[in-house]
Amino acid sequence: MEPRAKQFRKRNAILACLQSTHLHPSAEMLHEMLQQEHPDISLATVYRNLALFKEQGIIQSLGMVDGIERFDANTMPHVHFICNRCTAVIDLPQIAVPDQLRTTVENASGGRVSECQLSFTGICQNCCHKEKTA
Amino acid sequence: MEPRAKQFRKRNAILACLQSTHLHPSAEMLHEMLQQEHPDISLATVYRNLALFKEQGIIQSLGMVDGIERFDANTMPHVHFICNRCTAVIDLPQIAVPDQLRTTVENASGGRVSECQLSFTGICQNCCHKEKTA
DNA sequence: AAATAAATGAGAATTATTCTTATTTACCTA
DNA sequence: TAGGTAAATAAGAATAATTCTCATTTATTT
Repeated sequence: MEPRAKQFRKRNAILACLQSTHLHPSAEMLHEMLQQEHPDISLATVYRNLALFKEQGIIQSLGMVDGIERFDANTMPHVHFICNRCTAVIDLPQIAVPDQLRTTVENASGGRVSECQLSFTGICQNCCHKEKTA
Repeated sequence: MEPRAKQFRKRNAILACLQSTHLHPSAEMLHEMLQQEHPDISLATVYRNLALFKEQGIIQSLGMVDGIERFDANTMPHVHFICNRCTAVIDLPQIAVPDQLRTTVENASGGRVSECQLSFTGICQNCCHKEKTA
């Protein structure tokens, strides 16, 4: 079926793991999640392959949250909410970035746009609740 | 005139320096820029006061660009273009983020929004030119 | 089965940022 | 104006996320 299924066993596991979650994990979070199926996986391998995926454009980096890089297997442009309290990163599929903006920006800047990021930071629903009850 | 002018001499110099540039500098870039007027200023002082300003809400962080945090004295919501080649950060005053979006996001997420960042990454005008001539 | 090439593990190296502590500086009061 | 107090700073050590190095393992090809 899959002629080279074994060659990229861990590489594929890393990608699959990132694709299976909505947590927008960091390298270390991914490493922990992978421990179950691959107890011997190295943190360096996670970093190395994330860099590769990023280069290939099959994942995207969301930038740093509290000093740690976070990743997303969804490369379609979409909007994020980032909690300053618990560092959760949450998708906001309801909000869309207008397509035309890309062209507008290229015209305004004179450069070439490859990516667009719209994110809101604040306190998430969970942390708001905790605040009230405390 | 200014009763406590001397108390925050370097602190004020750091803020003034950040306010005087459109380069969205990092802590180290600011430190270099300040060398002329304050040859004895410490890098730690730059970091310390930037953190203070951020807490006070009188400056904003633009997040990491190529692994280094960049700052902006303009706290009004506005859009940035970030060059992946030369790490320049350029304002795009022509583009505006709709005000209503904040409320939309609070409703959609159930949380409290404090900031919003819209940025485009790619290759800036300068680097595009260099590419052609090379 | 041997050769070759790619992928990985382990830990060292790097580096932006933060922390610590002793010192300096400015302000206040008697 | 001198001495006391509190804040700000300088210098360098400490921290920690990420990258790098290299020896080893693993898979594929001939």
